[in-house]
Amino acid sequence: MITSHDVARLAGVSQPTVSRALNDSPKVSEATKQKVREAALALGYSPSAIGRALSTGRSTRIGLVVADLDNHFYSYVIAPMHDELGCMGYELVLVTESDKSGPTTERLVSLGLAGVVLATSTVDSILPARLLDRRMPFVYFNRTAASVEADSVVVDPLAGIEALAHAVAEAGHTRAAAIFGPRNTSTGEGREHAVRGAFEEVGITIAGKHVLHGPFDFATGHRGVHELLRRPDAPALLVCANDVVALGALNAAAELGIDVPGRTSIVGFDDLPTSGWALVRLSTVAYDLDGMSREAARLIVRRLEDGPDEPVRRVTFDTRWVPRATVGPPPG
Amino acid sequence: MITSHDVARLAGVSQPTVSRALNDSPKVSEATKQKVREAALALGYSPSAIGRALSTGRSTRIGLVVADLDNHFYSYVIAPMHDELGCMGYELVLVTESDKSGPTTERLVSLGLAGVVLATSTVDSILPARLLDRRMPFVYFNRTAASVEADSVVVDPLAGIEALAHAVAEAGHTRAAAIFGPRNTSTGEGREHAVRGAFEEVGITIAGKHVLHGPFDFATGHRGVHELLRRPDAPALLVCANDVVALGALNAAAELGIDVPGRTSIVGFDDLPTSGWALVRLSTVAYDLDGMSREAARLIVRRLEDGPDEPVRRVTFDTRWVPRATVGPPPG
DNA sequence: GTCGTCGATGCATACGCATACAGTGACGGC
DNA sequence: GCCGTCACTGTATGCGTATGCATCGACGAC
Repeated sequence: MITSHDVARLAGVSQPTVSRALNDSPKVSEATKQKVREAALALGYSPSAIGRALSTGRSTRIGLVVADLDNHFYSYVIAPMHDELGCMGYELVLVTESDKSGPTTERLVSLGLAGVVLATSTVDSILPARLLDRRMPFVYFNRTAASVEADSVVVDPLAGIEALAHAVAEAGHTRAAAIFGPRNTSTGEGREHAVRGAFEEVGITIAGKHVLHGPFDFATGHRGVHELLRRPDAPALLVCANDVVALGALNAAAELGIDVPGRTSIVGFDDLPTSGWALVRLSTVAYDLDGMSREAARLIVRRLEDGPDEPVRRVTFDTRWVPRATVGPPPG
Repeated sequence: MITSHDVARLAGVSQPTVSRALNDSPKVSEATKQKVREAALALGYSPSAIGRALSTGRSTRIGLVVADLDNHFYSYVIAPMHDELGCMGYELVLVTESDKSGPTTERLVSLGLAGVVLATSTVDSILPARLLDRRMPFVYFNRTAASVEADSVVVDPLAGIEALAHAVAEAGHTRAAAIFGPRNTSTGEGREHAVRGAFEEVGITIAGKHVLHGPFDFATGHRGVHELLRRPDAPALLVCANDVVALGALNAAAELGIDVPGRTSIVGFDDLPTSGWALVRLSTVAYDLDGMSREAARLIVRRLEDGPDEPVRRVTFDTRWVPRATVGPPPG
C-alpha cells in the first residue's frame, strides 16, 4: 500500500506536509503543493480512509438502517441516496436492524459510521435514544419516533389522500376495506389517520371487520385480499398502506380472478416506478421519493458538518393523487 | 467513545490483555477473560472497526461494485449478499463504477475495503488488472473478464436456453427477434451464443435486422419493442437479454396494444421474483440468483481468509426453463 | 547589525487496536 | 535452595493520517 510517507519521500518533504498539501491547507506554499500533488499522482497515491478516520475521529461513512432489504421500496431509496452521498464524498453502508435491537447500536458505533439514516424506526424503538446517548448523529427517514427529536424527512399524506377520497367518492364508492401499516410506525399511523379522516369527510365508511394491519410488504397485500375481499359483503374498494402492499393485493386479485377495477378498486401509496408500468397502472398517492432520499443524505451530511447544536431540521414532502387504472365505479 | 483502555481500567488489566481476552486468545486465563468480558459488557464496549483495521491491515468491509443501482436486478443481489456477509461478520459497501474507471481503483483501495465483488465488469475492463496490481482480492459475479483469472460465480445458460428453444419450436415458432446484451460483457456474449446455437438447432432463424444490442435495462426492452415489433415482418417471438429487458418489452407491448402471447411471445432470462407475479407471468430462464449472490459472498470471504495462493474457484449455476404465460403459438 | 515577525516546514504525538517481546510469579526437578 | 520452565500479563511499538507546537530562514524595521 502506498502511504503518505512514500509520497513525502518522493516529493522530498515530510509526511505532515503531504497531508497538509493534499488537504489544501493555506499553510503550505503553492510550489510545495504542486510538488506533492505530482508525487502523489506519480505513485497513484490515495489517502487511507482508515488512517484518516482514526486520526480525525470521524469517517465519511453513512449507515442506512433498513428493516428488510428484500422490500422493493428500499431499492428506490438506496440508489438516489447512494448517489447523493457519493457526490458529497461520503459512502453508504447498509445495515439491517437485527431482531434484537440491542447489538444494533453497538454495531453502528463500532462500524465507525459517521452518521445514520433511520429508515426503519418504529415509534417505540429505543434505537434513537441510544444513538443520542452515543452522540451518533442520525436522521429519521420517512418515520419518526416520538421520544427523541432529530432531523427528519417525512411525507405529509394529507393532500394526496384527500384527493384520493374525493376521487373514489365521486366514482360512487361508499364503503371501503383497508390494509393499514403497523400501528407502531408513524407512517402507518399517519396514513391511517389521514384515510379515516378524509373518508369520513366524503361519507365513505370503513367497517372494523374490513380492516387489517400488517407490515409494509407484498405478503400483507396478498393476505389482505384473501382475508378481506373473498367475503360476501366485501367493499368494492381496497385502500392499501403502500404500493408494495397494493402490488401484493393486485397480484392476489389477479390470481383469484377478481376483476380490478371492475369488481374491486385498489389504491396504494408511494407511486413506485413499478406502479406506473403499463402492466400495473396502479392508482396511488405520489410524492418525490427520489428527492426525499437525496434530502435525507443532505440532512445527515449537514448535521455532521454543522455540529449537533444547530436547530433540528424537518423537511416535509407533499403528496398528490395519481389516478390510473385500478379505480373505477363499484359494480351495480 | 469507549475504548479498550476504558475496559482495561475497569477490569484492572492492561489494554492488550483486553484485546487478547475479547479475541479469545489461548494466552489469557479463563478467569481474566471472564473479568474482561464483564467489564466490556458493563461499559457497552464494542471494538472499533477502524482501529482494528488499521492495526491488522485488513478490514471486514466488502465492496459490491455495480454498474447502476437503479437496475432492478441488483436489488435481488444486494439483499442476500448483505445477509450472507453479515452472517460471516463482514459489511457490505456499495460502490458504483464511475464513468471513468480510473478513480474507481484508487477509491476501492483507499476506502479500506478488504475485498470486492465485481458485478459489473465488462470483458475489456481494466479494473480486474488494476485490482490485481494492488493485491486487492476480488470475485467476478455473473461476469468474467478474459484477461485476469479470479474466483467467479457464473451462470451456464445452456440447459435453460436449450429447453427454451425446444419449447418455442414446439409452439410453432420459426423466426425470432432478439434483444441481446452488450457485446463487451461475458453474459451478453454467452447468452447470445447460446441462443443462436440452440435456435439453429431447432430450426428457428434470427435475421440480422431483427436483432438489437443494448444495456441490460428496462429502457432497452422498451425501445426494442418499438424498433423490432412494429415492423410489418416482425417475428412472433422476442428473446430478451434478461428479465429487466423483458419487463421493459412487456410493458411497451402493453402500451402499444400488442397482444402477448397472442401476437408476440416474449421470453426473458433470470427469473426475477417480479417475473412470477400474476400480473406479469413472464416465461423465462431461471437459476438460483439468491444462492449465487450468497456464493459470491462466501467466495470472497474464503479468498480473504485462505490467502491469494489458493487455487482459483469457479462456481457455476445451472439454468432451467420456466414456462409461464408469455409464450404461445405464432398467430395464424 | 540586531531583533522581531511571519510564512513555511519539520517534529512529536495521538487516534484504537493488535502483536512481538519482555517480564513476573509459581512451580518442579535436581 | 537454585535455576529452568511455563503460564500469564504488561510494555513497547506500529498501522496511516492529522495537528499542535517548535523550528528555521528570510525579510523588514530600527
